[in-house]
Amino acid sequence: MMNDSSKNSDFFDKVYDVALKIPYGRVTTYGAIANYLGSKKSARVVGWAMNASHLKEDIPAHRVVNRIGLLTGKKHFFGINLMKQLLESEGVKVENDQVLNFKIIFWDPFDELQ
DNA sequence: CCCGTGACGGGGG
DNA sequence: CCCCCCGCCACGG
Repeated sequence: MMNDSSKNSDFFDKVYDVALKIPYGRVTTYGAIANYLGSKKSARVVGWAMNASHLKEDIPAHRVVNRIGLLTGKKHFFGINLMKQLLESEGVKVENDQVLNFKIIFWDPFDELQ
């Protein structure tokens, strides 16, 4: 299972695996995913993985925001408003790029999964 | 191989 | 509260 052919793609797949578990109507952060995967300081790489997630399907990248609930990745969606649209379509209120009630709907894989 | 860049986050001033 | 710098790591030029 650990051939040298499996390198960073492993980490990317793990990121996608966690992202797929984010419940509908909830959000998590790049750092929280990185922390859950054992490398808290690799939050940027999680962002990189999200950037590449458009190649995959059904990866709810819109449910991943930054540590304070800001939609920092919205520019990478097709429409500048798509990320917000997707979130609001599942009941997540967004105002001025900020997820409202962020601490309430924040889903931390470190707590909820294990 | 070095360097700039980035969907991050924490710490310091 | 704001701004800046640093550590992290993958990638492209």
